[in-house]
Amino acid sequence: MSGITDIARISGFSVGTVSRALSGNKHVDAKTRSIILKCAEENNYSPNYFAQNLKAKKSDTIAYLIPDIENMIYPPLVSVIEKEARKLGYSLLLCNTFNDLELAGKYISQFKSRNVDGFLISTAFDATLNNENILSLKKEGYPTVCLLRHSPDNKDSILVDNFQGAEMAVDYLVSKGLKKIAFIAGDSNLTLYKERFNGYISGLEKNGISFDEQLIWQGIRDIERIAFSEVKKKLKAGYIPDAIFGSSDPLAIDAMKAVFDVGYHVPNDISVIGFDNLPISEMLNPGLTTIEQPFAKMGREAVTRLIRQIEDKATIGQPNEVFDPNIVIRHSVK
Amino acid sequence: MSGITDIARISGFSVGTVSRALSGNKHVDAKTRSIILKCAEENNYSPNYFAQNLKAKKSDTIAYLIPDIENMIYPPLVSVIEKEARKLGYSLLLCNTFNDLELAGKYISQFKSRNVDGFLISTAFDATLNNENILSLKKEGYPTVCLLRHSPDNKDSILVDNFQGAEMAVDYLVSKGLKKIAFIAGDSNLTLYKERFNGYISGLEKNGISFDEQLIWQGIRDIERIAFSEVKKKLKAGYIPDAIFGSSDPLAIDAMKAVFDVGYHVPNDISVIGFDNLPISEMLNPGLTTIEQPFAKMGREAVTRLIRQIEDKATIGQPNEVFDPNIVIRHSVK
DNA sequence: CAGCTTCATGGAAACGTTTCCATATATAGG
DNA sequence: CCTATATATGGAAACGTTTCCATGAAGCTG
Repeated sequence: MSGITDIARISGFSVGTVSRALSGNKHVDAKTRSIILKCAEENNYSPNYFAQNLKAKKSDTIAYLIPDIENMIYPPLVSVIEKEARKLGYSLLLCNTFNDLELAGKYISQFKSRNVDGFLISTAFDATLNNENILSLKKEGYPTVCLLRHSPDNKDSILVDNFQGAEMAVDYLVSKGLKKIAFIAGDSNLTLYKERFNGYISGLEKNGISFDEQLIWQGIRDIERIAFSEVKKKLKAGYIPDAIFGSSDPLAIDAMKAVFDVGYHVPNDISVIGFDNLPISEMLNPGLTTIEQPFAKMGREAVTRLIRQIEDKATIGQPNEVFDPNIVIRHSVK
Repeated sequence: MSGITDIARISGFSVGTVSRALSGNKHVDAKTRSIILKCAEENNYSPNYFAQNLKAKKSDTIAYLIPDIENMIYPPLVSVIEKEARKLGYSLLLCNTFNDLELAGKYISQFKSRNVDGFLISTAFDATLNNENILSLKKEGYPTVCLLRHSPDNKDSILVDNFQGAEMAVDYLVSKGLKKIAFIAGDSNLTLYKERFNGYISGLEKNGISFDEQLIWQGIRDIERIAFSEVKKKLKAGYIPDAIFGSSDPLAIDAMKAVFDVGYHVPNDISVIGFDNLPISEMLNPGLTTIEQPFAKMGREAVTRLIRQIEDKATIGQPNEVFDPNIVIRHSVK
């Protein structure tokens, strides 16, 4: 593994010329170039990324902040994002914040030191939360796009229409004759869960069903599997709905398990519907009927947009982009 | 965001002194230090990671190569590894090779340019596969540890006892009176799957059950969900075993789904057992009985060992460490 | 063929740190 | 109080690139 000075010494040309030859600069004789390239090849030349970056102040790297890679939503997202970023010439620095705002802040300043070119954020960056470190990112004009989560300034976010999706779920349930619909709420600090909740309420109203507070169950998943024990508790306490609407697939999966555990059957006794359409949801038994988020499209759009911001700062601050959800029907609803 | 020269200018001290104050070097007056620290604080000092690294030739970063983050085995591993690495002062650079050896090679040389201090490998680095780029890593004496996968030189790997685990699964099935045991094989290029297969065979022999080639089903999962269609096909063709042993949890999950899909019941008609104990396996219905790999312990050990290698090159080349599996019994076996 | 332009090359500055060396000042020992 | 030692600080080199500037050679134009 040799550096540019080694190649210069071995080939007999100056460092400057070697650098030009290697970088494809046109002011170098074809013959010289081929000698240098051959020499670099033979001596296993490997450019020092840090020296390059020190000059260029650009790392060709973007960071993706997620709360928890063990949350099943993220792996498919990480996967498309990495693929797309690489296609566009960028590497991906992934980081798990474990839902810890302080840790996220640390990561962010570390990444700034590392000249990360832009941030993709699916964590704790929501109008309702405030993290100095994260907010400063936008203030400083750093290229930043939020994915799934809402940006405080309501710009540069890639979202699904959570409201519409939740309404669709309720509509579908009602169309199957299911009227007593329990709702498993996610973290109410997050706009996306609020929107799903509002969509649920609106769906109920639209269909002339009166809202019953007893049917709103808590299900923040990251802090233990609350949905699982919560649903069991409610069922055992005699609240038996026609259907359960989990405001995310993981929540719905937990609910389904709970329903079976207390001895009811899905969908014969209780139907279950989710929101996300994760890869695993198809492999469950019964397959989970759910509202699909177009993860692949959203992920690709997010990195495309971030990189556009990086390469043209003027594009920072454009309106959110909201994708349409759609329902995928399997067998968890009667 | 200011650099060290800004702090020097503002505080009135020289760059050298500022650097010493910031790095905790003792040859600096307490008063001077406090002035400088305060100044750095106020001016939002952020060290340039590239300049630091250019000098130090150390990045405090390790890379973790995995085949596919969407494979449900990896998220829990990535999670512990990142946590442990951070605890020890290192950041994690994650990369998905998408089972592409060439891509893995590209990543590796990119990471070398970036002075990554060591490599943690769970991908295509197996005695039976040969990738120039990956093999050269070991030849060059780069700190490297393999996790789950076998290193070609049979050193520096963190493994479970796959053979013993598979035997345990067969023993357990037989103890429940199940004798006609189908085996869903994983990628036979990988030593770990060969070992599990051998354990299955040995378990059969030990229990006096004759081996039936018709009961070996193919299940490489990464290339589409082969296990799912394969199991359906076999079942429909009339091969009805007492039990199916998926040589990984994802394979077992696919098998379970297939069993239900063709109209049989797990475990009443056909029992299913897996190998891994993924977080999702517990949430299935029925809960999957499976052989547990101690992922958390293994992940921690892998990074501990890698970092030991980085900090003391003499520790490179120590024998593999093999962890004991254990069975976790849920409800997918009669 | 003189005067331009174009092109190939070498040399050196610059990027932001850390660290070594030299110097200046303070402290201690006799 | 003088010398020897310890401590604090500034200045400069070094890390491996890229890029700018200067120089010289070669090719073109009239």
